[in-house]
Amino acid sequence: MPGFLSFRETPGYLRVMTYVDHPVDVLIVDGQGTAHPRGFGIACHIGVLLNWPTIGVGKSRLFGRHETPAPNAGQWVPLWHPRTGVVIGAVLTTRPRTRPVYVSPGHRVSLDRAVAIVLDCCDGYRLPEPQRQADQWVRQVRSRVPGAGPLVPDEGNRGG
DNA sequence: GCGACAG
DNA sequence: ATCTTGTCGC
Repeated sequence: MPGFLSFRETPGYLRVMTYVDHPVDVLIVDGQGTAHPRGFGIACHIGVLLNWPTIGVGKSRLFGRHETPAPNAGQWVPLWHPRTGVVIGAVLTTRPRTRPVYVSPGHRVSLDRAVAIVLDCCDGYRLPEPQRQADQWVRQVRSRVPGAGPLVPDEGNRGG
């Protein structure tokens, strides 16, 4: 259900975090933060539950209106709430001539700092390195596990 | 009623 | 999210 992604994927994130045994400054979450119909996407959800700084980086748009950002790395335009006009995130070009990513505060991080951090984490690719490697790793593992797919509570993990 | 819809 | 052929630009 659009807008309720966090209820499906947050359990997985929390479980993975129990295995992390090194310092974490801030978490980059694959999805929206405040750029959400109710102002509370999965990045906010996880940040509050862990009481830890989080940034939401969506690979596509869920909510909000915006102009097209210049196709140069580092350029961004505000993502506005369609009715109130409040800025809820940033549409950021992280790699030249590549579609932008949707950055928004998750928890305890301002939008400006979120954009700066995401840019600092980008190393020539569209996604910030932590997210890029996680995406790549998961994709590869899934391709080697029969029947693996996204986590769906109702149907169990099915080996995924 | 129609279009939109994170992963 | 996943899959697949073809194409574009660096």
